Amino acid sequence: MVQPVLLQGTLLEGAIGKCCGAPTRAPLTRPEAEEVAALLKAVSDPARLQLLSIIRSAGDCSACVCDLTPAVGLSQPTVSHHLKVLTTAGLLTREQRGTQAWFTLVPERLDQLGQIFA
Amino acid sequence: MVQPVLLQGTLLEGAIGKCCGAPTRAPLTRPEAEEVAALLKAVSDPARLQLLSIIRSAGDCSACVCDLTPAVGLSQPTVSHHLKVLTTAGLLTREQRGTQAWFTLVPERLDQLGQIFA
DNA sequence: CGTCAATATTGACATAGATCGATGTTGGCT
DNA sequence: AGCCAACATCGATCTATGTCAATATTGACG
Repeated sequence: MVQPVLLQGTLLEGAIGKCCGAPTRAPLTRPEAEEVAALLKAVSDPARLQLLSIIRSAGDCSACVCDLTPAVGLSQPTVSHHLKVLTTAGLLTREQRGTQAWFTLVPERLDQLGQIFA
Repeated sequence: MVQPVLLQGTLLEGAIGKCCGAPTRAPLTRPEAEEVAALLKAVSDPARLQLLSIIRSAGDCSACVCDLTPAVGLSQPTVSHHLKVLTTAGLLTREQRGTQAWFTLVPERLDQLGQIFA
């Protein structure tokens, strides 16, 4: 995947929110906007939002595919696909435990999402 | 358009963020996830992110199509389309001034976006 | 009323994406 | 080795969406 660069700094923090009186900042360039859009797209799907919220509700913020699949009511390949999208976007990490795959939230990446509109 | 209901309350605030130790909350249902996804989809496009950031950078957080079109480098119908999507999502309001249309940010709606991952 | 400028709508096209069934792959177990 | 369970990948299909050219609409102005 293309490693996100801009979001690692503070360039995009508050790029959209805090209007009307807040300190002005330069509008997003096309490449910047594409990077932010790529991150937002990863969470702009109902199934993926459900997956994130289910994992979040777990005590250690991690879950395996075998638990997630029945929880969202989609086929196993579809769930696997969505988890890959979220992982590629940096929102989840994958860990193999025996035959099953466990996915864990990446809080820092979630924070970046909130900061876009902060 | 379907008027958003869930986001008007506090049901979805922090639905995704604040994991690992934060007070647990019920995972999103499908309808809830679809409503959040609909809002996120509106901002998951580079052109629309640019439009929002350009409008935000204006002193009064409003701009007309005639200024936005050259700024994003897309055709006028395409810009008009994107502005409609953002307006339908509740992120912009439209005001007619003579022959031109002015669009203004809706800060409360932007706040809701940030709260999803707060 | 006719014309022009600004914006919206329509229709068409191409691409992306969500989903599933079928199949491949991997790890544990006997 | 052989088998089975868990997960990933592949291929196909259907839908959604971004984009533009062409056209319609609306408002100002002479």
